[in-house]
Amino acid sequence: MSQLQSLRGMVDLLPDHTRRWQAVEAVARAHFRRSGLAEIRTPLLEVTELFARGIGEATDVVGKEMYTFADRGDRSCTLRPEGTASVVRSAIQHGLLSQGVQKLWYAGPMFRYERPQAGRQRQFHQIGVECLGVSTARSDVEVIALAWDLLRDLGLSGLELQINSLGTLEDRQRYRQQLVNWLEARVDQLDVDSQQRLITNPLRILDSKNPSTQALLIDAPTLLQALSQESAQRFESVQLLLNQLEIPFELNPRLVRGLDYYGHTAFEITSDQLGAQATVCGGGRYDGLVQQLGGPPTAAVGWALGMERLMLVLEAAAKANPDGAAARLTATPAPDLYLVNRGEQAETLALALARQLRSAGVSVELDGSGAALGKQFKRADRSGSAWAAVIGDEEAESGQFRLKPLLAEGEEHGLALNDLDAMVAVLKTTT
RNA sequence: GCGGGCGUCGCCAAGUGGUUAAGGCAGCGGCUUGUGGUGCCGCCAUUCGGGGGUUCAAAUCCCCUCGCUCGCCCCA
Repeated sequence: MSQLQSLRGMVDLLPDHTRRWQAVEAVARAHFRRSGLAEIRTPLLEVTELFARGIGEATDVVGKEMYTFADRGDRSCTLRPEGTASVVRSAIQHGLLSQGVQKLWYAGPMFRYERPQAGRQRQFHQIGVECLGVSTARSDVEVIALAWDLLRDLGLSGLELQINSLGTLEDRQRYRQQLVNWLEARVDQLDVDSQQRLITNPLRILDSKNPSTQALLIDAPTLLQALSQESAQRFESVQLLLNQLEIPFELNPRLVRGLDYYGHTAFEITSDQLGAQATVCGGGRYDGLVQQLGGPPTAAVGWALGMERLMLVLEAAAKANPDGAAARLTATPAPDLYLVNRGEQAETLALALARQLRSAGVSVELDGSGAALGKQFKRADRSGSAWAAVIGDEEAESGQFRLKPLLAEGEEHGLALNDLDAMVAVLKTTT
């Protein structure tokens, strides 16, 4: 390819898409505002050590998926592969944690060097929530409910909430040993990948997609059985609360998340519309992370949702239900008024009028072509605008013009060019 | 990183070795110098992702390369 093009896995968002993104982001922001969350914006570039220490040296994300390079000062820098580590770093650095509970949200691009596939890109976008300084089961559920309600408001269907408890570090270590013992007696029945993981990260064998491995695991000891009394009780509370809030969920004892910092509640929201990369939103509790990054002991929960995947689900929902909320969000808006104009004096007049109307809150498409009026009207029609008006030599001469309805038969409104209030009244009441 | 499929105009798409590479949508111009939606007419790929090779002859066959796509790995 000799033509310049975007890097592999780096995707342009064209106007057709940015409209939908903005609509979705607006819904998300409204939810965050009502839930008392504040936005935080952190740099895209961080020192590599942040992610190595935060996410876990042994994870795939850190081990083989990071965009890491040395800057001119020979510091090792990394394009953030996820948001949580940065948010925590920022909260520690600026002393936010000594100012009480921090309820934060963020949105922006993340970078992971992976082979692109459906719902997976090298630069992708997440909207995330981090709630720092609270440890109750209730806060887990509040955070999960926020994600659930947000997705529901977008008119999405076919979503499933899966939850699990990863317990405490001690719980996991104890269980890890049980699982390894059990699996080692059956190594020959494991697939090659899982045999490898038996050494590197045994818990990850649990969510292997290999059917025979899954069949084998049916009789394996589960993480839930290995939970301490307190951990088990805590998880009971989470489930009880979800039931009380009537948020449907699926208990998935195999749900293990790939980032080291999770403990206790872990959850994912998956869609049946996405193929292999089914997770739209994932998160959980990460009580140890703040301390691990040099901050005070601080409990925390959060989640991140993938915008690209969300948009795929939204588009599917819009297609399946043309009258639903999802379809409304994906619709392209038409201008309130399409202004046809021609003639030197008239074009200036039209420009001025468009400006006045826009200031008054009316959306105006001003035809800038200077083409024949018939031509301009064709474009007016295609714009989907409910109204059109012509400003030409006659109108410039008389100071009068007419608003013409385009979508349905109706009467034209003759108005004075300087009667802005009357124009706004017509345009706003009927659109 | 590994395995499968694919790559013809902005989008969809016919063509699978032989004169000028269909068609549709969109776009632009006209029929119609001041009034749209329908209709009709015209324009819109010297070139088939890129490079090399085979052949008298390639979009069509071969090799390399880039990209997309599906799955694995992993995750949003």
